[in-house]
Amino acid sequence: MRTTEYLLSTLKETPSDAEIISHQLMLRAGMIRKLASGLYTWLPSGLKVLRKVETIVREEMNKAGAIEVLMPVVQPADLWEESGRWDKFGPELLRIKDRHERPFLLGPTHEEVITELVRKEISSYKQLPINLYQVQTKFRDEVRPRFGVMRAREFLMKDAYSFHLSDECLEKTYQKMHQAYCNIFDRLGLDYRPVLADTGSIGGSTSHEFHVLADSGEDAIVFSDQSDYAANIEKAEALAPSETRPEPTAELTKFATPNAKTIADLAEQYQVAPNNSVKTLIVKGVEDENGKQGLVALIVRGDHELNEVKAEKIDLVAEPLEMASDEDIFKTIGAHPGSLGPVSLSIPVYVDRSAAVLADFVAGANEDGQHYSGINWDRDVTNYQVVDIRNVVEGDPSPCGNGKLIIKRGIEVGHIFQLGTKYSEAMKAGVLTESGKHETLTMGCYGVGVSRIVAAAIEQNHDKFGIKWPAAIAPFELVILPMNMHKSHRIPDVANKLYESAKAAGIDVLFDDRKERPGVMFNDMELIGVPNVIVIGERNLDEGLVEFKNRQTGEKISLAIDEAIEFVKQQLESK
RNA sequence: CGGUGAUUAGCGCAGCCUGGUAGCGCACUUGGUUUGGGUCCAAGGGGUCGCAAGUUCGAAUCUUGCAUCACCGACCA
Repeated sequence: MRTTEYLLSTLKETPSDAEIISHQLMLRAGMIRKLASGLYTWLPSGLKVLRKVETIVREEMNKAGAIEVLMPVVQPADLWEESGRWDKFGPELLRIKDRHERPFLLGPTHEEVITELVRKEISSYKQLPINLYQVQTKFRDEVRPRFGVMRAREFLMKDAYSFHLSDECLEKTYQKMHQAYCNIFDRLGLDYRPVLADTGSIGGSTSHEFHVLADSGEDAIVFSDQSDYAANIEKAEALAPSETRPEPTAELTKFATPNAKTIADLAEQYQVAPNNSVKTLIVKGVEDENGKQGLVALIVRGDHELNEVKAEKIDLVAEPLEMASDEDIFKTIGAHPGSLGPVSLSIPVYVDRSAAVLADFVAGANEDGQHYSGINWDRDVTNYQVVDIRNVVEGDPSPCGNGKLIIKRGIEVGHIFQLGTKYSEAMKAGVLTESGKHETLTMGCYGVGVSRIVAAAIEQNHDKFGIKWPAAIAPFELVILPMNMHKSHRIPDVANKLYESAKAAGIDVLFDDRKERPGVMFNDMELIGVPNVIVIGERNLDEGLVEFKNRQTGEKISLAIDEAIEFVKQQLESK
């Protein structure tokens, strides 16, 4: 490809609304342009990268025995009513109506459609197991799209769904997919980790996420420093403290705290140690048989944070988790947030394991502007249950029993689930077994965020000049940079010759034939991140040489003109 | 969904307070200059000032409504 016949669209200035580095570089390198919030057009060089990622994903899926299909983006609502997700999904499900006023939706995922397909097409145990996948555009009406294609509303995803008669068979495919995902991220050249995960709104039992490690990641993932335990913080269990609760030594004492609304205020104004106080969070409870929604108190130590995913799993807590309004809290408890505590609460109380071993601690008195000190469980608070509802913090013991936890940030680029029969049961997908009995299928599902990988790869591979693409997904493998081509006859001759032989050698080559100053060309190519550069200048031509430069290492060497392309070819193949 | 802020040329911004010819830098076009790391000079094109209504002789500027976008928050006890 010649630059003069291509759409490069690089920008010198950084658009002001791009926050993270990958978003800035994707805009500056002319890979994407925003159409509306969370919606992006892929320009030629961005699309090339996207396609290369897609190709690797496809190859590894095929290699693992999955079969490609393509399902519609628009899906009829009745399928989602059948699975129960029409009501359960929140506003991020974009619902639309056709001209006949029939309800449809833009697919955020395709469990319903694939289950509908399989229940019609698969009727015998002989056809199982089967693993079907597609690479398709998804739409999720995100509350807050941000970070460019990292959290866009429309995005490209590879999703696979497998169907089985037994959990053992599902487990086998699950392991195969786990391996396929490792292969994908290895080939992409990314620093990633598979971690234990919560199954979230998709449902199911066993689940792993694949995270690309990056400080800008939106997820916290925890590792053991002594074993290979790794989990999303949502999932990581906070073990019960090993020490037993000390005996009470202090009297329950009320004290006035007119200006203390937070744990930080208490610490500052009254010298209360955060780890010897508790926070009382009030959330909405499930509806009782009369449809009345009560409140539930969740208590964590003052220096800890509530883990919403864990809290949501408590039977009496409404799903999705929602904090109670100040108004409702006051009506029920008689005090406002900032002065709440476990003493004499009339609603169900759940206490985190770490908060449950405190003695003589401080909390709100359920009376505005008042706190208690010297609170003790069982003596002052009797009706409560001890549960794990907090986020682990760095240094906590690892749930696996070995080592302490470290916390890093990650970008979720893959997620695999053992779904079980959640969808197949609701939608009646089954087959006849060898003995002629009808059996419900068990399912797995496996997703890769294709467009997000492009952004994640940049987060991990860039410098002050621009993107440093891993060779496997660079928009071009090689760029030929002739210096001041229009000033000489020799330079265009050599440049054209090298360009033609690179093409003939099957190299994905860009020929920068613009009449630009050398600085402009160098800067553009470094910004775009082409990994291999051949510079042709008068200086070297006298000796029959051209210069080769590696974008990753910055290393420069001189090559004989006739050997240059062969050398690049070897470089590419050695990776 | 709540708070804050923004919306003026393709991009980044000034002008608004105090109403009266719409500006700057980059990018783009043309000519010249320069030529191994974003040269320099000159000329030029490009705007319903987000939309709608109002006040006024006159609105980018004042008022009201709407829309879009962004940031922060949604873990606050």
